[in-house]
Amino acid sequence: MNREKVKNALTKDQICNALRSDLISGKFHYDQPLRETSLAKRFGVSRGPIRDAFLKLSQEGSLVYEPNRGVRVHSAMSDEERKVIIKMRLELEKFCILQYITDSTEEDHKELKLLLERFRCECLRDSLPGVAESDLSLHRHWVARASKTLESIWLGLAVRMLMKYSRMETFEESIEEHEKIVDAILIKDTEGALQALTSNII
Amino acid sequence: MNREKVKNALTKDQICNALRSDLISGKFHYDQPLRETSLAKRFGVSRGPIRDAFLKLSQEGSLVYEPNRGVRVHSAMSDEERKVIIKMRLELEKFCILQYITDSTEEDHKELKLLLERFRCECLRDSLPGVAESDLSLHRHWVARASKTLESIWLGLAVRMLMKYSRMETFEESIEEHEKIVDAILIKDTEGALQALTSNII
DNA sequence: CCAATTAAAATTGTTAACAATTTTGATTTG
DNA sequence: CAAATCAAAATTGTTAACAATTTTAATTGG
Repeated sequence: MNREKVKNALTKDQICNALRSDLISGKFHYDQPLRETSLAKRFGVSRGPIRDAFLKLSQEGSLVYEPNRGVRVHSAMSDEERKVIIKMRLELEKFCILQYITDSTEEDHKELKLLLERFRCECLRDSLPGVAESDLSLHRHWVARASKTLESIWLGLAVRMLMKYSRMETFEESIEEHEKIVDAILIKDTEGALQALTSNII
Repeated sequence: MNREKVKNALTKDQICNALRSDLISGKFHYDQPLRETSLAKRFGVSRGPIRDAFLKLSQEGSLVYEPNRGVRVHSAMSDEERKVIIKMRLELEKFCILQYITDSTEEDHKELKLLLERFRCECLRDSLPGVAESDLSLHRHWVARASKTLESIWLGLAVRMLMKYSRMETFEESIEEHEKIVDAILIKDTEGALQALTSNII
C-alpha cells in the first residue's frame, strides 16, 4: 500500500491536468467545493501541490477561489459572456493558424495528423473526457507553435468554453469539422482553414 | 525592527498587487529572476504566500515560471502578439461598457468620476506606477461591474499591454482620452463610448 | 591558459505541524 | 418551538524544516 502511494505520486502539472480534465468533462457539478485534504490523499501528495493546482485552475477559470473558504467549481457562464469569449478565442486562433501555416515543418504536420487521429478515436469511443482532452490538444498544437504568450491566454478561453458545453450533440460532425481545419492547414489553404475554424468554434 | 516587520506583514492579495504594480511600471527589467527568499523578507512573510503570488502573476502573464528554476520577468511581446491582444481586449471591453451603460447606478457613476479624477492626478504628478495603477482601476471598474468571469481574463490582457508600453509618450492625451470615454458613458452615448475606447486601447 | 570535474552554496519543491478561520451541531434561552 | 449561543470539528492559512535541484566557484588535468 505504501509503495503504491509513492508510485502514484504525481507532479504538479500532472495533478493540474488531471483535475482540469475532470472539470471539463463535468465530473464535478457546478458550485461543488473541492477539498485540499481529500485531493491530496487521492494524488498521494501533501496539501501544498494541491493548493498550487487550485490556484492555477482558479486563474484559468474552471474554479472559483474565496479566501478562507477554498475553491468550488465555477458556475456556468451566461450566453452573452460565452459570445464574447468565442469572439476572442476566434481572433486568437485565427492569428495562430495563419502563423502556423507559414512556419510549420513536416515534423509538425506529422504530429498534427496524429493528434487528429487521436481525436477521431476518442470521438468514436464516445468518451467525453477523452474527446475534451484530445480536442484541447489538437487546438493547442497550432496555438503553442505560434506563440507561447498567447497559449496561456488561449487555455483559459478554451477551458471555459468546454466547461459550458460538456454535453455536445453528436461527435460525428465534430470529427468532420476538425478534419476540414487540418486538411486546409496541410495544403496551406489559409482562407479555408480560417473558415473551417470559424464554424468549429461555436 | 521586529515590531515593524510584523506590522508590515501583508495579505496575499496585497503582495500580489504590490508586485503587479512594480512589474507594470517596469521596476524590474526583462528576464530578471525574482527570488522567493528576498521577497519573503521584503513583505515580512514566509515563502509560501510569495509562491502563491508568483503562481498567480505567472498565470496573468507578467512572470514566467520554469520548474525548479523559479520565475523571471516576462520578456516583451512581439508587435503581432500585441495586436492580437489589443483586438481581444477591445472586444471584451466593448461588451462590458455596453453592459455598464445599461446597468450602472448613480452610485457607480460617482465612483467612476472619482476614479477618473484619481487618474488625472497621477498623470499630472507624472508618477508611472500611479498612472499604471489608476489606469487599471478605471478600466477595471466597468469590466468588473459587467462580468466577474470576464474580469479575470481582462486583467491578464491589460497587464500584458501595460508591461510593454510602460513608457508612454505624454500623459496629457491619455487624460483626454479617458475623459472622453467617461463623459460618453455618463450621458449613455454608447456609440461615442465605444469609439473613444477604441482609440484609447492601442 | 582552457576545459572538465567536483564540491559548496543558493534556490526551489515538499512536507508536517501549528494557527486562524469557517462550518457544524448541540445546547440553551426566550 | 425558534432563535441565539457556544463548543467542537473541519477546513484553510502560514510557517519552518528538510529534500531535491540548479547554480556557482574552485580545483584538477591536459
